[in-house]
This record gives sequence, structure tokens and C-alpha cells, in this order.
Amino acid sequence: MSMTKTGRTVKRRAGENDAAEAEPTPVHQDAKPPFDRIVEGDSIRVMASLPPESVDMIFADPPYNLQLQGDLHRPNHSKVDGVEEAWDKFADFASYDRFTADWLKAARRILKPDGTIWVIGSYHNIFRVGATLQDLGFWILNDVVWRKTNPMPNFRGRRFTNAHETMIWCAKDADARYCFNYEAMKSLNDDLQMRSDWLLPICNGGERLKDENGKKAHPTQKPEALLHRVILAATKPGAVVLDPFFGTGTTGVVAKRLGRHFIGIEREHSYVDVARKRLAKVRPVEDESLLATPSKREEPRIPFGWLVERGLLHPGTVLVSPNNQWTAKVRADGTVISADHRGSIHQVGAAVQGAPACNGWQFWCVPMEGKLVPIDFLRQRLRAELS
Amino acid sequence: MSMTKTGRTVKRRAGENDAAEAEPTPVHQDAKPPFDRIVEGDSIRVMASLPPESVDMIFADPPYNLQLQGDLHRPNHSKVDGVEEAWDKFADFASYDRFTADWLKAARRILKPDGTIWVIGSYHNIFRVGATLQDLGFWILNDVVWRKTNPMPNFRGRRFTNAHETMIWCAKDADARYCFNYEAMKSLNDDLQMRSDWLLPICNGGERLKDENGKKAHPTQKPEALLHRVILAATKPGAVVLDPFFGTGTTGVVAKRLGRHFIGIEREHSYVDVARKRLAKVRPVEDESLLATPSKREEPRIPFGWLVERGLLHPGTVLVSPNNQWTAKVRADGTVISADHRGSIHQVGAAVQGAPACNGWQFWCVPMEGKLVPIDFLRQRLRAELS
DNA sequence: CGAGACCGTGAATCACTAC
DNA sequence: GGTAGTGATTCACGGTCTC
Repeated sequence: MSMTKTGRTVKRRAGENDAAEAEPTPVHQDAKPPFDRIVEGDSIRVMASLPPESVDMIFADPPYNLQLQGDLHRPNHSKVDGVEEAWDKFADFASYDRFTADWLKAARRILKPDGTIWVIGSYHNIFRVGATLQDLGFWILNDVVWRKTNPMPNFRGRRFTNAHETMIWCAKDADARYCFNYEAMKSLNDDLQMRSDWLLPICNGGERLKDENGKKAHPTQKPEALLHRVILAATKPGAVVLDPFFGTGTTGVVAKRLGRHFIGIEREHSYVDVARKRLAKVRPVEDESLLATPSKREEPRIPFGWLVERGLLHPGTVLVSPNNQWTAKVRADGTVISADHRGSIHQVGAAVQGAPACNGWQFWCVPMEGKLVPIDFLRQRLRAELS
Repeated sequence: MSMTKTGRTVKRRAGENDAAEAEPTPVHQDAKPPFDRIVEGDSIRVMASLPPESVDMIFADPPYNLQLQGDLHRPNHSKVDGVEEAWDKFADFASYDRFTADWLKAARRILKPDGTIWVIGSYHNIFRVGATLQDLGFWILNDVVWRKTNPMPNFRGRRFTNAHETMIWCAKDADARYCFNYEAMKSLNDDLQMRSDWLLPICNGGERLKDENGKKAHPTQKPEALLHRVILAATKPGAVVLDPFFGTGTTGVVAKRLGRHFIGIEREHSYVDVARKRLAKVRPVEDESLLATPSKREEPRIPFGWLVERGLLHPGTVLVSPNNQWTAKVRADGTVISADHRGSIHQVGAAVQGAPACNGWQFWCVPMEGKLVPIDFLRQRLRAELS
């Protein structure tokens, strides 16, 4: 069957031939790969000029094809600074797919047989990227979700806050002997297996590169912590890491710091300029273990609504105050309603008492085995399950 | 160009026609949709038998075992030699894509213009599903990550623990007026916007259905909490929710409990059997008012002039901005006039501040009992009278 | 100097009705 | 169908300013 490991291998060869045929003018052919350098130029052409099977890992942050329609304003009327660069404009899905297949074929040709590729994207493009990766014979190892601690909110209240991006991690074929530093990932995660969802802040503050006017140097600069985990997970020291959409060079910075080689390809001269200066300041670390900052275990906050979702309480259940003086009914959305008030357990608790504030977790009770038990008991039970 | 909202609309019509043409033998044509029932049979055929534009939401958990799907939809393939095997492998992805496109087209035909569809999957199939959804003209609203609190560990230590699944939520086109119960989701999350990453345990314990031998009734039973959030987010009470791969009926159970109608389609008799028994035990929440969260957007519109007509404000009354900086006088026709501007409360509010827009209901105040109260308070009073 | 208020901002496919 | 008008809508941080 085509989903077998053998099947993948056959397909891969086909993909490589295609890429080779499409190769335009060679640039570095027969030359040594341009280690630890930025090559200014078109990704596909530059990759086509590199020796086949010469890089250990590829990290790619291609244009997302965002298709933003009009301006978006915050509630305070300020305008959201969206991605308006020409490099993110594609005529339609077909041309985006063609672009994706072209650069992925070129990437596949230069990837070592046991190398891996990471591609990051959002729902605008990631499904097309993933399907193309599979079509070209790449073997998906994981899809990894980057959960942002501080995403931009949804200002109009019409969707869920878009709080994550997706990375697809692939080996070249199903039976490739790719590199995964299991132990490093485990120790980075308090000695628990690293999961496929990573919680990391977006890049801002001092790390965010800005020009002399305070304008961001690149609209989509990735945080170094993200690349740290990627490179640490999937390469050994001394490996060659290539980034075909180098931007301001985050991949190169982290690779260099971690004792890996990098190759950066970037078309925009202004980005190349920023990346060169940035890289010049980076010094590789002597002792790698110093960088293994364990991730903090998150203690999940438990919204009251989760008790309803999870069936620990049902819509219509009556909550009672400790003295039996007040009652409130549970609603499906996790609010409660008393005779005169509707809102959160805290709001309604405060309102019925005429108090300025109230801890609804302690105030509201449910009868259990003949006694009134605060709903905090249920929260504790749920927290134990969720941790 | 084809990526515009208009483009989407055109594409949608095409998709519907395709589906209509592909329709096989009608089963329930011209009949009322089989509300609150399970239909035993093939998803695509059953959906083709339903009236067009008749369901409000579709939740689908399609099979992603490409090997099993392959032989269902593959065109005739009698012999394969070594070379053709590569084609065969490719044909497998292609046949899964064909299967996906077929059921999604059938789903699209029966979905109301303002309905939405949710599809859940893992990295094995979700990229192909997402690309097909886009190709058919569906407009992605969010990709939502279900983070599992208790995923299966990775035993061989060769990858990250696969700790999540992905749901894609789509409207029928870019300019559809889909349903999103923003306030309900916000309430459910302690009054913070609901994000695109959801933390929920997998289905086990008492909720997990097992046969008399303790064997799981279904390999991938979804937790009811997941469906609770999905259905509460994207439907109103009374809506029709269809699940074309019903399994043991989690979608139906939650829909019924939350006062929505369900239609379940399932091919395997054993699953239908389990689902029927399970559904018979479910009792809907009695009080419908516990199910829906009121939203400001849906409240009846009250023109400012009505306050003047009804005597809650009089011509000549002076409105004041919260900081006492600006004033405007009420006119008999429901416009207001400041030193330099005349127009609606919104227009004058914006003009005096030099802002691009202004919500006059919140901006303008009247003194009441020594304090400045926004005129929105008067609107609420009038609304109460009129309801 | 520290605490707290205030402001700016991030890969964003972000209304709806009435005329 | 196009245009104009109404009016609903934000979380986590980092940096700066104020007291």
C-alpha cells in the first residue's frame, strides 16, 4: 500500500528528480555549502545551487498567504499593524500550492537522507503545506503546536482568539533514521516526555528587532526560544541547519549559539542587513547544558464553566449558600442565575449578599451525602484530573 | 481576484452543483429531515438524500485510516508491478482526498448558508481535510487545538508525545453570517476570550462506553465536554446538528442535552445500537433560558430619538462627556448639537473628540443623583419597558 | 527607589442594518 | 446592490511615567 515506508521512498526519488530538472542557473554548484553565511537571493534558486543531501535540518517559515481584507481597528480605534508585505501576496490557492511544492522539492533535494524538516504556519497555509509535504513523500513525525502566552486578542468578538501556530516536523521518508534528542527534550520538561504542544511567549521586548524609528524590522520575527527547542530536539552539535526564509535570522542566531552551522537564504536586502549585524554579536556557548532551562509546569486555572462542560455540574443544578439563604441555578455557559442576578459565581454571590466581592468557589455549595459542600471541592477534583 | 470574499461565493455555488450532480439514489428526498434520529447507512448517500440547506451545524470525525478508505473509493486496480506501485501509493492519498471531497461536498449541500462545519483529525489526515475544505470554498474561521490532559505516552521515545488533535471550524463562505456565541464562550472561560487551544481530558472512566466484556465500544469515542463547547459555541437552541460519522453518538447526546436537534449517520450497526441506547437515557435541560447567553448584539435596536419621544430625555437637555469636557444639547428630532457639530449622538461624540468613531450611548452622560450616568442606562430602561 | 497607573502592540483571513 | 449609519469590541507584556 502507498502508506507503507517503501512507498514513501519511491515517491521521494521522483520529487528529487523534478527539483533537479527545474533547477535554473547554478550558483554554488560543486562548491562547499556556504556554512554560517547568509545568501541573498531567491530560496528555490539558491537551494538548487547547493549540493544534494548536504544539510541536516531545515527550518522554514514561509509566507502564510494571510489574505487580509481591509483594515482592522482595536476598540480604542488604533489600527492593527498587519502583514502587508508583497511577499505574502499570492493570486490564489493554486499559485500558493505551486510555490509550496517548488520550494519543498528544492529543500528535499538538499536534505540528507536522515535529515528532518520543520515548517511553521497558521491555518491560512498550514493545511496546504502539510498536504504537499505528504505528497512529496515526506513522513510526518509530529505536528507541534506553539501555544502563545500572549497572542493578539480577537477585537471584534467573532471568533476564538487565534492563540497558536502549527509546526510540522517531517523525516525524509518513513524509514529514515532521523535525529531526536529524547533525553534533552525530557529534561527540558521536568523529566516528563515533551509533548506536541509548546507554551512560549511571542517575540517582543528587547528581543524584538526595531529600526531607529522604533518600527519592527520584520513583521513576523520568531522567538529564539522556539528555535532553541526545535534545534535542540532534532540536531546534534556540528549539524548544518538551513533556513530558506531567513528573515532577520533567528534560526541562524540560535544555531550559532548552540554550536550548529547555519545557512540562511533571504531575498530582501533589508532583512539580510539586519540579520548580519545580529549574527555578528552572537557567541556560541561553551557549555550547552547551561542553556537547558527547564520549562515551568503550568498550573491550570479552572474556570467554573469547565465543571459544567465536564459534567461535574449540570445546567439547571441549584447552588445554595452555606446558610441556605440564597440559591442560584447553573447555566450551560458557566454563569449562574439567582432570582435577581445573572453572572459569574463570584458576581452573583456578591450581588445576593449586597457585598462588594465574593469568592464564589467558597460561597456556593451543593448537597453531597446530606451535607452542603462548597463547589471548590469539585474544582479540586477537576484540577487533580487536569494536572 | 479569486482570494476575495466574492470569489468564495462563486466557488461555493460550484461546489453545491457538483454535489447535486453526484447525488445517488434519494432516500429522504422532499421529506422532513430525520430530526433526533440515527440513520443507518453510508454518509454520502444519506446526506445526498437530505434537503439542501437544511442543517445548522455539522460536526464530523471522519475516519483517517487511509488504508481502509483506499479500497472503498479506488478506481479499478487489478495488477500492479514495481513501477506502478509508486502510482498506487500516490493513488492512496488521492483516494483519501477523493473520499474527503465527496463527503464534504455532500455536507456542503445540506448546510444552511449561515451554517458552520467542524472537522476533527490528527496529523495523519487533517492537512488533507483542511486543504479540501478550502478548495471547496469553505472559509476557515479557526483551527482549534484539543490539548489532551492524559494522552498516550510515546513508548519508543522517538517523537514528541502526540498530545493533541486539531479541529477545523469553517463557515460556508467568507461573508457568511455564521453563529458564534462569543459571550457564552467568554463566560465559560472566566470572562476571558476563549482561545483556540482547549485543554480537555480524553474520554475514559464512566463516560467511556464498553461492552459486557469490558471492551471499548468504539476506538475513538470523543469526550462529551468537547462537544459541549463546540455546540455551545456555534449553535443556538433549536438548531439542527448533523454528524455524518456518528459512532456511539456523542454529538447527539450533547446536542439533545443542550436543546438542539441532532441527525446522526452511521454505517456500523453495532455503533448505531450503542448510540440508540445511550441517547434514550439523555434528558434535555428543561429550562431553555439556561442554555442561551444573551448578547448585546442581539438586543432590539433602540433609536436615540425614542428616548426623546418617550420623555426619558427632553429637547434642550444637556448631555455631558464622562470627563465633563464636552457638552451637547438634545434636539426634538433625536439629534444633538454641540458648539461646533450637529448630528447623531455617535457623530457628535466622534466629532468633538476628533475620533474616527464613537459609541454615543457610552460616551454621553446625564447627571443622576449627583453622578454622571451614560445614556445607555436610559436605553436599558426603555428596552425593559418595551419587552 | 518602588509601586502602580498608563500606554503601546503582536502572522488577524475580526458587523450588520436600513435605505 | 451599493452606501451610509449605528454601535460592539481586547489580553498579556514591556516600557514609561507619576506619585
